[in-house]
Amino acid sequence: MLAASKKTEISITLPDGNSRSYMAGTTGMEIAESIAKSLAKAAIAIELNGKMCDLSLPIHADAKIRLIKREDPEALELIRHDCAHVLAEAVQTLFPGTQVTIGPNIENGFFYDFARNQPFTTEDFVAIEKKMQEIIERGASFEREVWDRNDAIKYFRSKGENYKAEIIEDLPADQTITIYRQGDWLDLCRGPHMPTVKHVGNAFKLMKVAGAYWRGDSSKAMLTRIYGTAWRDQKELDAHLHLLEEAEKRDHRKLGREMGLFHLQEEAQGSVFWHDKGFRIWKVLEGYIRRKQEEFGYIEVKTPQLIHSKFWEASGHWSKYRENMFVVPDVVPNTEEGEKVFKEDPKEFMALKPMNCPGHVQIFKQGIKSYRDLPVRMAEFGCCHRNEAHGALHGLLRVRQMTQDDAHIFCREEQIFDEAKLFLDMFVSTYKDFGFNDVVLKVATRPEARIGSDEVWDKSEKALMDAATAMGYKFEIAAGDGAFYGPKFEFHVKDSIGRSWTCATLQIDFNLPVRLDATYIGEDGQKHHPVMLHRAVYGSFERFLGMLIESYAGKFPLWLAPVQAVIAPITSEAADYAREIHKQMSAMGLRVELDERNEKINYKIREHSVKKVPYIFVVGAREAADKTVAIRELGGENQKVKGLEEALADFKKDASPPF
RNA sequence: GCCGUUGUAGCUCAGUCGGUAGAGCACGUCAUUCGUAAUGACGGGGUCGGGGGUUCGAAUCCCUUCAACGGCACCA
Repeated sequence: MLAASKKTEISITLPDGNSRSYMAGTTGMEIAESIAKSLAKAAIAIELNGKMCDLSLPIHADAKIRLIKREDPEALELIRHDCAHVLAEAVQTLFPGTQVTIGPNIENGFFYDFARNQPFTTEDFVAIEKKMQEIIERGASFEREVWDRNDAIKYFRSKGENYKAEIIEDLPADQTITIYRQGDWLDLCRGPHMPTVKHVGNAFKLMKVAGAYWRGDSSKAMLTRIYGTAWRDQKELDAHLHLLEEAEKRDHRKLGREMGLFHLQEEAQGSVFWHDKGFRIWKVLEGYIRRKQEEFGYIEVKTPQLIHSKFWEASGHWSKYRENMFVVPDVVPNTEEGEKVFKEDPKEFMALKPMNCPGHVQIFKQGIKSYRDLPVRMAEFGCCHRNEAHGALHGLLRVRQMTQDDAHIFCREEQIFDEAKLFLDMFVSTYKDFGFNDVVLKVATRPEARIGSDEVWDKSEKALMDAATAMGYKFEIAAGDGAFYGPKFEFHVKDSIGRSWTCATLQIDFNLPVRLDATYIGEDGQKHHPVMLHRAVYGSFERFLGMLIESYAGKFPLWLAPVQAVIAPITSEAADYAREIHKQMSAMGLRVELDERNEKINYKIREHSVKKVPYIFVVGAREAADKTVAIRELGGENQKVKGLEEALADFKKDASPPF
């Protein structure tokens, strides 16, 4: 820095590779002006040696630069972040005494967390947005200042901004403390910002309010978070809002009701009432994954639902997982009207299984296993109950009773790699068949509440990362998100509005077999503990089906569709023929319905189209006479007329599962 | 669990100032036999989420409770 500032001239390299000389201390804005007036007008920030900076920042050394304009992808980040500052100023102007905390960008927008005695409501949005408009209209410049750390803490404390002061106190000692002014208002911020507030523009909208814990810690204060979105122009904003509207139409809860797939009700919150049509999809999913499991060498078992607390004590669930378990007193309840349910405090407890793993270990432990028996791949469509927090429940995606396509692989340590590979093969081929492309792999590492030594955790985490790397999988690390017994792979899929859910998972567990004393006899004749891999491909049938509904927007491919075709006679003249077709198709194991109602064909077509039935077989007098069917595909304009026999053979073929 | 919002017919929603509940779709009956996204007429349907209170009178005001929704925290 010192050496550079002595230099009077510096060389600036532009994106096209050309270099120009400037006086040291020249700013990005001055460079833009020297190139073209229009560029100076359009520039909103500068990328300095790969790092985004303010246009007003003096440059003291040779550098590669790129001027950022509004149409560049980076512009959205700047617009949104500046908009968050404008929001904060507006809120503090309108509601004095409100403390500001943090206000980062998120996907498609930003939020700002405020501390105020009385939370904001969406009704405050009108006034806040109006004030934001005023602030933008006024168009103050963003001015960066470097402050002394202690002065900054003192300043924010004196203003009653305790959260900001706390943030500064926790910053690393060598961190430069910068604040940005916009007119009379200022905020602690590392920047960068656009030249003025005016650059934010008008294409912003406050979206929702929500509570959020300070520092994401539920033992700390609840702040009020205001979410907003901001774009380059009105057209982009409108497009975004339209996208959200469209996404709402794909909501599995809405489609589930409309298509008659399932329902939920108060008395069984978090547990699903599967209707005939929904359960048809379930059965197809179950058949598919059962065939897959057989192909991949799994055995299938069934273990108890209700097991004594002593068992859960041994597995570690009683101490680490009990708050999520449904505990059932092992007592005969009082049947006297108006009396307490239990005469005395129950002493013995059973619990509904929250996981299948300890049960599978019991099966593994029956008899003596040799190293030659490993790996044992033990699968179960296990119905588990978890007492999830009320606020966590969400349609099919987060329930309290779920059926997992669960399996546990008991193997030797040196088999982990092959088993992980085999699982990845199974996962990839399955998700391909369901059309999920955008899956993110995360490696979840040790949580605070855990069992097992750090040495074992080191080994497990490394094993997972090595397996992923060896398989060519890119992954993110989700620190502290592991299960209490081991680290895991989480395969994340996004729902219609972009929330990410874990479906498939693979978890390494060196702990449970030791805890429950599962052993095999090794080549050396000695007892050894196997490693256990917990894994699921769908995750749970509930969540996977919910994700499928959203991903297909209810328009299931033929092999999954709850109703694959409706046979619709045009008039009663063709009714006998329609009945015959329906009978034949049902006998072929196809899921078909007959619509004999005395309604116009238009009406029938509209109704079944709205219900997203993939095919409608329209038959009138003509088809009955010729022994043909007119096949109308969902959303299609044209129909295909085929001979009945050919049509049924083709349909059967098209309707068969991909595996 | 925490913060906010919402709860009226099967669904989507209206209901003003507190005066005893309404529409469209769906459903039922009748008529219509109509060839590719809504045929017409008539009819039935609600303890206004539950409980309590204020009031001559509550869907409407107050308290409480439950659930759903959006987040947070927690997790397949």
